[in-house]
Amino acid sequence: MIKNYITLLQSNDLKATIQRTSILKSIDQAGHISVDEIYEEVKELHPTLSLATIYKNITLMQENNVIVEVPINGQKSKYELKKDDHMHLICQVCGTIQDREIRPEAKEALVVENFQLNSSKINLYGVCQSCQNR
Amino acid sequence: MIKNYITLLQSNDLKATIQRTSILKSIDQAGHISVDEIYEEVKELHPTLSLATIYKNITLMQENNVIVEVPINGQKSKYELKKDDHMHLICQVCGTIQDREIRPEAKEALVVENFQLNSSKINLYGVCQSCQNR
DNA sequence: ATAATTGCAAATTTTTTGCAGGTTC
DNA sequence: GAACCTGCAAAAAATTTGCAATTAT
Repeated sequence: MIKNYITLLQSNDLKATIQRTSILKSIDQAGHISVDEIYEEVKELHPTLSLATIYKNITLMQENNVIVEVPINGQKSKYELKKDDHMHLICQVCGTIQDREIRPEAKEALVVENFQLNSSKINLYGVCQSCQNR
Repeated sequence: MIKNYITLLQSNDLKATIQRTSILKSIDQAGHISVDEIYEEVKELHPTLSLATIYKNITLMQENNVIVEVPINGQKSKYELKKDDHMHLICQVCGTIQDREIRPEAKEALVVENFQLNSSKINLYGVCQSCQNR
């Protein structure tokens, strides 16, 4: 969990408005969260914050490398703070998403001839531990 | 490229309508294709085929394991025929998607403790060979 | 013959846009 | 003070639904 959303925004050329810090906080706390879920959360504290503002800022923050889209099979995309390379474990029972390091061996084994790789998106779908124990 | 969409449908408990075989053919030929693109293609031959029918069938064919959604950052989802495990090379310049085998070493290196893995979705974003040569 | 499927139009949901007033730096 | 942001309402785009007519098996 990050503390300083103001600095995060400003160091990426975005003005630090209350709306933006609230959205970032919501994303950071949840880990991975959709537009609707952000709206539900954020409107507790800021009832006037509009969905349009969330959409505009989601786009802007992606362009400015503050957040990243996480598209998921069968669901609306979620968003996360930009962070180091990692993969997602997506539980098909409870829907939670966990981050995991991508082991160096995996990165090596994914290298492809004749393709200039920029980023790897790895999502593993299955059943998380707590859902297995039920 | 598959020849027999009728058998494919019937062996998955779906009636073989012209609409469905047309949609499947369009997906198969394109490799990866969005709902809109399917609509554009299919309406050449079947001008009355409606978007509603495409949506209904995309859902149905996913449920019956005939096709698979491919969610992509910053774009509408595409769909592909269900096939053996593979990963996607997504060109950020021209947008094309290529299939590639996932090497066994990569599969091993992706195994995670305490997670019952059902399927791995791997998308590599970068620049394809022909876009590098320009 | 039966149950399922289609196409249309309408409804719903999701996302985008324009602009007046307010805010950040 | 200038440039940028927000919130609203309205528009546009995407997806779903209900139902009468048609089609697959």
